[in-house]
Amino acid sequence: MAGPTRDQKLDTLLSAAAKVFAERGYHETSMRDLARASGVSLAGVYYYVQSKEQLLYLIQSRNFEAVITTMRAALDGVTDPIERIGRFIDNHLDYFASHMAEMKVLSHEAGALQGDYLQKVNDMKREYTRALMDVLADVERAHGPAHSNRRVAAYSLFGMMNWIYNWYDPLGDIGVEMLSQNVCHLFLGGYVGLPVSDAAMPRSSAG
Amino acid sequence: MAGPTRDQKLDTLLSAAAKVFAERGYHETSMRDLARASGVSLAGVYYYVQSKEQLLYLIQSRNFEAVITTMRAALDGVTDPIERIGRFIDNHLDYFASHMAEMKVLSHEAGALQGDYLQKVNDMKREYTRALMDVLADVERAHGPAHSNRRVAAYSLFGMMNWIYNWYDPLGDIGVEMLSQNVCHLFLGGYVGLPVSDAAMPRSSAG
DNA sequence: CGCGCGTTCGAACGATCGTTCAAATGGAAC
DNA sequence: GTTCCATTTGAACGATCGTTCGAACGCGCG
Repeated sequence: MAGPTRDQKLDTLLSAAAKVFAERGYHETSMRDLARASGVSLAGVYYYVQSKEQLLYLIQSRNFEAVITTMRAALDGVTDPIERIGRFIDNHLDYFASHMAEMKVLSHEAGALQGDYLQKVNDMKREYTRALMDVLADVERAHGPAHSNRRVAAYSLFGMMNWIYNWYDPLGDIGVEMLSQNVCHLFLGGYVGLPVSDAAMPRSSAG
Repeated sequence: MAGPTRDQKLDTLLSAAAKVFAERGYHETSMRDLARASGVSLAGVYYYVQSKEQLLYLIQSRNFEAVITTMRAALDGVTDPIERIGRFIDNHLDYFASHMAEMKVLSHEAGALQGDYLQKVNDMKREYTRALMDVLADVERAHGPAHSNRRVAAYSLFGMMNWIYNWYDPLGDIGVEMLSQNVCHLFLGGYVGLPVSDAAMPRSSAG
């Protein structure tokens, strides 16, 4: 019968805020909007949070932390580089699809933080990017030089995965499993899956 | 000796506004910021533009129009589906890299417009997406069923290409040609370029 | 010079923003 | 019943927002 604890109420606030931020955007959303969405008064919000920016920071850092943690667990013990990539993609899309609002806020409001908040989130970003780059290096060690610059490949994969908040509906006719499978195949084997002759590439045919 | 015409001054204003919007974000930027950046008074901005939202709309629609126009020209007369894809990617990244600020505003501030402005930009988005989907259909007709759902593939490609405003520096050590080549190879042939056994995919190995 | 007109400006409008604070509330402990 | 403390609130603060408007400017033309 015990009422919700303080941390639980903060979580509720963060969850409601993530939804509103995802819909309206961080800067378009007022603290009064958040108060209305979470069912407390305007001043009540400030009992749980020091500022609007800290609220955004908590949404971003907590979810990023969770993504990194589950990613490390998903890769733990897996030695095959190709499967490690698959696990990385799978973990990212799984978490994204089941936390759409929070992950849209993390992806789309990256530039809204400043100072220490920004630096801490950027540190996580560096750590996460480094993890992917390391896996890509493993792949190249096992399968020889890749078809693409490693940095371009890494950021292209992040682009594929993070862009989904612009179009993907977890409740639509494309399940998360299918989405993850498709992105894995796309990144690893490409769309056509056949060796692409350099002569067909526009840059070389135009030069 | 003739001074700049009215349209030229509007272009200058739009260009300055795109830079500020790209750096600070649309909603964080005030009309006073734009006035300062374009060297006119606050009221002077309203002589060329009816509202802040129309200013954003003009940036988005003009550049989207340009991308679509150059895309149609780049694909004109090219019959090989693979090369059509290459041209599509090449055109997109070329324009993106040479209009970074404007294209970041187009990609990142998609949800900032409302009403008629939003609808018109969404119409262009539908047209552009349709063009890519048609090319993908051609590819599948020529090379058989693809490795990935067509819609997932299309939006993944858009994700790869539009995400670059988060990391790519046109003046860095990765040239636009290399970027375009890499994205082409990634999308068409994948990162490793080898046939990926389904057993290595996490979804099927975990089930 | 003076008239007209496209252009620019300073000043102000009401609205809304993030944040603060003293006061009110409510239930557990004595 | 009274004290205590965590929680919640209404009201207000100064700042900044997008937008408007009448006046001033600059310059070619009579």
